[in-house]
Amino acid sequence: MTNNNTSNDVLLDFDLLSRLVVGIGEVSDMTSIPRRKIRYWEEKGIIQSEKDAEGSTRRYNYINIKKVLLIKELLEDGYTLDAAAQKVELRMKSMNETFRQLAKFIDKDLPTNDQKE
DNA sequence: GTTCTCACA
DNA sequence: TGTGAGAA
Repeated sequence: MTNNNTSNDVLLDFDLLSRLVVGIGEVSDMTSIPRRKIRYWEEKGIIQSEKDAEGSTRRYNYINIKKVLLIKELLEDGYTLDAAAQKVELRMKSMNETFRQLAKFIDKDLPTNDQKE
């Protein structure tokens, strides 16, 4: 039971998750949440999606997939939809702030700066 | 398969 | 807070 997750999972996540953009069917199947309900949450502004190239169908990135999962778990814990949405928003906010400060930190300390566009 | 809207509980 | 149904 020892946790030997180190950098492997992170490396996997970066590449995989950035390409993980799926349709509502996949999200619905993965999360066992009805498509109708996912659209309903989006209508309430709790999650957001981009349209595909044709502009007809919804596409969800991993951030919003995580949001869906989080909302689902919070609802199962008895939260109202609004309360769950607030909790998710707070989590996203604090995570963004934390990572932004971490990025600032390593930016300052990284000596190699030979990258060009 | 997806979209939307209107109605209904 | 969702669902059903019909139409595109």
